[in-house]
Amino acid sequence: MSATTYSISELARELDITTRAIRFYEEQQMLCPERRGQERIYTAKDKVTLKLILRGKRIGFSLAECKELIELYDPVHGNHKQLHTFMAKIAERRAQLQQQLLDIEQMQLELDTAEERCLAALAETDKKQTVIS
Amino acid sequence: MSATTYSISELARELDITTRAIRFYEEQQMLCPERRGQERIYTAKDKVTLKLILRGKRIGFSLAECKELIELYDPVHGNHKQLHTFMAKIAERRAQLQQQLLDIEQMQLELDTAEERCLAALAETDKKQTVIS
DNA sequence: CGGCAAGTTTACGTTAACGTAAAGGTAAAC
DNA sequence: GTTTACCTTTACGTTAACGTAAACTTGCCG
Repeated sequence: MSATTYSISELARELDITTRAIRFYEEQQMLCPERRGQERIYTAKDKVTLKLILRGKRIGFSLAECKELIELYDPVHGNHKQLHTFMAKIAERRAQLQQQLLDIEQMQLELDTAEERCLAALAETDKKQTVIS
Repeated sequence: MSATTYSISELARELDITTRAIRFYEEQQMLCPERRGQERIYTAKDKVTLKLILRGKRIGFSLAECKELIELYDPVHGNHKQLHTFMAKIAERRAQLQQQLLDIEQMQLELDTAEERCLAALAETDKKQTVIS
């Protein structure tokens, strides 16, 4: 059962973030790696957590929001009321993601028209070039 | 041709942001409303720009990035090289949006499993409740 | 033994995106 | 004619998410 572990700089390299960031996430209680003396030892689970954080950030979640997501992912330990709170948060997140999907769709459409305008403008300058040459 | 215009607080109410934010966006050169004396007068185009900003923010773009998007949306005035730069930026954005779609998909899956775990835990506590009662 | 590479803590610095007064101008309403 | 409801500018304050520097320990290499 000797699981694979990572040092902080290994994780940093692999996930392309700084060690400072990793320590910061720990400071924010999003991680809690084991220690060998002073040294932090990270497990595969820690890596998953970090990936969750990074993915959350990519879609514009704050670290506080990412932390909530991590808590959702954690083994459920709460009572009845806690669970309902969690479910509500999940529903909230779902709605937010739906909105983001719509927003991204719209953005893509706008990029389409922006690109078209660019292409049209290029065609124009090309025409002039042809006439000149 | 008397177009509909808006005061700053009208826009603020309608878009659910503060007037401070709107002025800030202008300070960042993302807006440039006409004036009647000191007063800012906003047009429909300004409103579109603001909506673009808000949508950008919802999917986690920085204001700087939103500004770029607005410039993409602007009437193309640049030269050949400018246009290619724009096209490159558009491609970049597209890639970013694609990544976000993947991220959101993953998030949704994780919310699924999180919800399942919640439901399972609820079922457990319900069972205990039934036994007790 | 000297030195470097990688780890640690502590602490101040920085940028973005506004919030929050303060101090005042204008115009309609009472 | 003054209160009310807007609008304005100027400017300092705030939070998030790290960056960066200093000062120190630990283990291995030549």
